Amino acid sequence: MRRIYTPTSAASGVEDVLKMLEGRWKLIILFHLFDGNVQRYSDFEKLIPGISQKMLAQQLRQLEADGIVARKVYPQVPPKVEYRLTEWGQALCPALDALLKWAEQKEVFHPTEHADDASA
Amino acid sequence: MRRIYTPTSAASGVEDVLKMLEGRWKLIILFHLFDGNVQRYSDFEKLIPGISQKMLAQQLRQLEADGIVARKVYPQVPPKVEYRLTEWGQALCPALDALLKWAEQKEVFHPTEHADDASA
DNA sequence: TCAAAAACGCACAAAAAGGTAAGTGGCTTA
DNA sequence: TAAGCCACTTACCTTTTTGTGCGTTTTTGA
Repeated sequence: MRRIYTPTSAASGVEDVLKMLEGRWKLIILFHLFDGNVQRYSDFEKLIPGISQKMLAQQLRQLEADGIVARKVYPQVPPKVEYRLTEWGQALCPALDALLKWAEQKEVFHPTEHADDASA
Repeated sequence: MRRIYTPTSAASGVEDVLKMLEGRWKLIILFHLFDGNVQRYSDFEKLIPGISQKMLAQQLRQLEADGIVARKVYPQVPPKVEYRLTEWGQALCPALDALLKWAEQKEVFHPTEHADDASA
C-alpha cells in the first residue's frame, strides 16, 4: 500500500512499456512463445519465414533486455539456445489474446472481399 | 457455421491486422479515443505534445483507412474535424485495456529502481 | 582433410520512418 | 487590406530500421 499512481506517471510509463513491443517482428515472435512455448533460434527461423537472422537476433535481444523473454544457453557444440517468456512476459498473454480476438473480429465488421467460394 | 479458420490463414491475417497498429503514435492516439472519446485534430496536438502535424495527420489517415478510426468533417470555416473509434475500433478496447494492465504489472515483476522515498 | 551444424556478430547499403518549415483555403474579424 | 483561425499538405532532409552477405566458433561425421 505504499505505491502511488498518478494518471500522468502511469501514462508516461505506459508509453515506455509499449515501445518495448514496437518492431516489425516483436509481436510475431511473442505469439510463437504463447502459453509456455519454448523455441530455439532455428525454430524461429522456420516459424517466421520472412525474418532475417540479424533481425531475429536483434529483436530477441531487445525482448530479453526488456525482461519479456528469457534466454537459456546450453554450453555445447553446436550451440543450443532456448527462448521462453519471463514471468512478466507471460503476463502479456491476455493482451496478446485480446489482440488476436480483435484481429478475428475484423471479419465481423469488415468481411473480406476476396471472392467467396461460390465459384468453386 | 460457414467460415473456416485454419491456423495458417488465421496467422497471416493476424499479421496484417497487427501491422495496422504499428507506428510510433498509433497506440497513443488510440488510447485517447478510448471508450467513446471524440477528439479534434487540435485536441490531439495538445494531448500528444511530441507529435508533429505531419505525423498526426498521417497516422490518423492510416487508422481511418484501416477502418479503426472514423473521421467526421463539418463543412464550416474554419474547418472542424472529429475523430472517434469505429465499431471495430471499439472492439480494440479490451486489448488496449489488457495492454495497459500489463504495463502496470511491470512494477510487480520489475520494481522501478529510481531511488525510493527513503531519503525524503 | 573438409564440410556441416547452430547461433549469432559485423560492416555496408537500401529503405522506411520521422522531423522541420513553409504553404493552402475560405471565411471572419480588426 | 491584412491577419487569424483550423486542419491539414508538401518538399526536403535526417534518423532509424531493416536487409544482405560474410565471418566466427568448436566438434562431429564422411
